[in-house]
Amino acid sequence: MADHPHASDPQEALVDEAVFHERYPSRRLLDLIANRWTPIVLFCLASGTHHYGQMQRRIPGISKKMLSQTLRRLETDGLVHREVYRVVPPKTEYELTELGWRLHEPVRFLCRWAAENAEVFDRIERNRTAAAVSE
Amino acid sequence: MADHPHASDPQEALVDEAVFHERYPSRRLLDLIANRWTPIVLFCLASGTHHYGQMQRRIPGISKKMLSQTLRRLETDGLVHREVYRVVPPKTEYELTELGWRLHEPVRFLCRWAAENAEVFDRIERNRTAAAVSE
DNA sequence: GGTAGTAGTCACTCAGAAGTAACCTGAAAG
DNA sequence: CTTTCAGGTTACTTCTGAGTGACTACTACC
Repeated sequence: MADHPHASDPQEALVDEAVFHERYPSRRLLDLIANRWTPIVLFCLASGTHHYGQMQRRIPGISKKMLSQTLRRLETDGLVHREVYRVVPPKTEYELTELGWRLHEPVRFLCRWAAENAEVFDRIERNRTAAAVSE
Repeated sequence: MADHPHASDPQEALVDEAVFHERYPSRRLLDLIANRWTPIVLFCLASGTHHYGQMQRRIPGISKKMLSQTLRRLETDGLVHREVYRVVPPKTEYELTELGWRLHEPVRFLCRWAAENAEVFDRIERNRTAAAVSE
């Protein structure tokens, strides 16, 4: 990226290039939800308070490490509340905070849109395999 | 939240853990748009056909490598059409296909939601820095 | 004494995403 | 002869997300 970033351009105003800058909301949203486990954990907790083990059983393929890691991040971000009961055997409850519920909104939208437009992905996949074959 | 096709048991169906499986639309959507440059390239092309250099000037911080790489992927996926004019100096035009426009929809939604809910991210950031300080 | 049950952590590894810098093409202009 | 322009490619490095498996703590029960 050695080049000069601001040559004037006739169409300049049509795209606000800031919309995907680091600190811009859209990028911050993607940085939050665009990883392997966050959306599904959010989704899981949106169906109610869960214990650690409950979640691990419900989310197929997640390891203990990734589950804790994801939950810890959500906790420090204030999206999930963690309540530890010092009993034996230990018990910990996780639930969405109000902030967590806010973030659940766009995740739910993405899910719905994706489900309703599933054929888009099939077409993309066909294009991709077609390109792979013909090369 | 009963937005899943196979919703059956009222309790268990609140989360269908399949919604984020590899081959499920929601995950496929995230796999497509959840990276550094795809959304902004999509956004850029949504404002009209562009030349390569035009895009590089308009998207601050993108390197030639990442721009080509992103465009190539979008092309093989059938989201972007690439038209090469064999002149000197070379000229190449990129534009969204119909499929590309389809995918632009959810991206635009994310942008809008994020912009309208910017304070969510500020709260998250405050939580995060507060947690970092107190440890 | 050994095992089960819950909720974790730690050390290690690996793959892929992203960034940097150098180089290529081909004709025309200085 | 060298530079300029547009539009790239290639090799190399770095950084981070994610996965695996072993290990911990605490107490009750057999």
